[in-house]
Amino acid sequence: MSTIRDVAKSAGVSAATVSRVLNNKGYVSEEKKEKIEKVIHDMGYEPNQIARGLAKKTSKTLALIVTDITNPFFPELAKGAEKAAYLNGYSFLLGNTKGMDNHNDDYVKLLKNKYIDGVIIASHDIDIEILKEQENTPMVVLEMDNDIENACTIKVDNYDGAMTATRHLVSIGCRKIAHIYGPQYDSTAKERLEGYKAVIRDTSGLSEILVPGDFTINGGAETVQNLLTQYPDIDGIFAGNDLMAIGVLKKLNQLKIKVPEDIAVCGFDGIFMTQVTNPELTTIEQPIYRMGELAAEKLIFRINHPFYGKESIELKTKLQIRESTRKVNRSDQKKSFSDGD
Amino acid sequence: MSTIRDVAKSAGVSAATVSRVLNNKGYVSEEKKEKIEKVIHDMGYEPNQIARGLAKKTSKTLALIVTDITNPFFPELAKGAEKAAYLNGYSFLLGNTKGMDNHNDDYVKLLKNKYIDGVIIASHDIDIEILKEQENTPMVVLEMDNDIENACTIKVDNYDGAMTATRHLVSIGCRKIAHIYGPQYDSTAKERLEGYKAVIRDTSGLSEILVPGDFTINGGAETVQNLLTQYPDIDGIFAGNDLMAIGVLKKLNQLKIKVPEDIAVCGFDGIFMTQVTNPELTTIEQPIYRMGELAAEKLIFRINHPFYGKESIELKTKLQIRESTRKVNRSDQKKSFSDGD
DNA sequence: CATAAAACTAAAATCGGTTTCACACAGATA
DNA sequence: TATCTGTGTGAAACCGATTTTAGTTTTATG
Repeated sequence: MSTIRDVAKSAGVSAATVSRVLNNKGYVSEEKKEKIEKVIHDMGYEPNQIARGLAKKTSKTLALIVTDITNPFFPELAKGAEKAAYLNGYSFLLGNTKGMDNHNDDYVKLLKNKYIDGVIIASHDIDIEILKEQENTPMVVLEMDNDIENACTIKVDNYDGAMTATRHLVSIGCRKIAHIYGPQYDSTAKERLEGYKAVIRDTSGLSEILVPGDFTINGGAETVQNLLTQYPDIDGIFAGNDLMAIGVLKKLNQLKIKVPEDIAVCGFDGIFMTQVTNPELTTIEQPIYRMGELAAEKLIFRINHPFYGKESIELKTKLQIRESTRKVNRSDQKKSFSDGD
Repeated sequence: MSTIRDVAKSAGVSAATVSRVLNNKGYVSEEKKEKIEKVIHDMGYEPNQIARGLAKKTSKTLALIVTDITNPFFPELAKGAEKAAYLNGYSFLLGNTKGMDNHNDDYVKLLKNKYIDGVIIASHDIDIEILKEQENTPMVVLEMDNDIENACTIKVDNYDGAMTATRHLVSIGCRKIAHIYGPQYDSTAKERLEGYKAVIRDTSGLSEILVPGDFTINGGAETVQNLLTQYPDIDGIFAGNDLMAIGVLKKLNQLKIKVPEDIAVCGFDGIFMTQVTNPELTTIEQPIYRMGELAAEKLIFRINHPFYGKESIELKTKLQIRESTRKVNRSDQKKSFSDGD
């Protein structure tokens, strides 16, 4: 591998001049510039990024910290972010926090020791206080409420999405709609719960039916039994995320309860798996890929504009109607409700 | 951030001595060692990995190159690799080749420019010739035949797995078993095809029914129509991978053909989604997570033992029997076959 | 006891870039 | 003509570690 000094020697100039050409910065005569570029091309020289990093305190690398890349939400996010990173000349570091016990903050240390230029956080496992200390590390936080200064937050309008989901269930004739809400330390779960509550409150004849869930497939499946025992006449389930909705679907299937005929099911997230279930799952789609892409783009912007300040971006969700909420005659309800929406 | 010279000054020694302590290498008196360690601890000093990298030509980073992290096979692989990397003090770079046009080799350039210590290749999009040129980059190649010197190859016994799958279909009474084979530039697809052929050949009363597929869900779905037109009496489908099997399942479902009653379906890979379909999908499970983990471990071993030479690891698959191949009375077959598996 | 070997240490060189600084020279301005 | 400004350049310092070199002090050996 040739170095900048090799190039300099071969072009009959100093390393400083080559560096100026490389970075397109400072005065260089057109004549020397051309000569140097030719030599660079001929030698196939490429600057060593580590040396450059040491000098500039930069690594042209950004990191994405997720809970668990095997959670189907994250690969799409990661892909969007990786692609945007790559297109802007950045490498893409991935970290999973799940199952790392208390070592998660090691990821944060990396930021300093390896001059990682910025980080996208999509995990609740990273201590928010430690995050706050990283004042001058550009940061983008996904799907989380936070009060971190100098960070960009990207999320969807979960409240609105949840209202849309609930209204949709109402619109296909459901009148006993349960919501399986996610862990309440997660602000998205909270917002979705609030959205559900709002619609129930504002629609006559409905009342809240709530069970807690843990955002996993098994968790979703487990709530079903409870739910049916307490409320045998429910006709719709709005799960706080797709994974739970998938669990619900599986369980209902095992119990020979027909979806959507007996109970309609709606999820939230728009993960790819919702197209694979039988019946296919209606869901509130988040622009996951776009969120990843946007996160990387915003992060890079912040890297180039330090101390840009706080920013919050809220994207729209989209109701994706599929088989699991197909409109069917709901004979029981017909008697007691006359509401035609 | 404090530097090694800060530590040195504070401990009343030279930077060289601190470095010796840091790397546990060379002579250092017990007395000074303790003093230095105390200072390091008190100052919260951590060595700058970029500076270290420049000096040692190392980055304590390894890369995983996959086709597409949103392909459900890869997240589990990535997680296994990331975890093993992390536990050994390595950071984990991810690259997707799909949709990168001809820029894939840029990933390879990174290896040099950023002193990436080693790379795990799980993509056919990287030019094998370029890979071969990277003679002194430790490499682990997954799921691919290759003749790269000084690389470790990890794969499962696809031939055996395919035989197991085919035999399993035979054992539940299938007698017209089709195989949807994957793209033949992919050696795993080839081996699976061979395994299928071997069983067909060795079992009396069976004959080959083959259709090409592209390893995607849609691709799998599309072959079904063809298959049924040409061979309306098939009673079993062995798809070359799970994604195609899922597509097949969807299509059969749309056509109101019952699985497993009318046609049994078996996949290959063991991706998580196979547990979510309805019916759940029988598959040949690969130890995906373990493969990722092993890949990282082997890679790190190679980083520490340069020029270790070629190595091939073949792991076993496991038949995971699920609903899609439940044994049922196959009335048609009963007449024409008396074979009890 | 002389001397070789081992233990220990610091100064300086190095890794491969960037950046500062000093300086030279041209043309513009007064 | 003297001075200022803008252009162009290279030597040297720097980023923060490791490693080599050379030298000193101990310890072991014959």
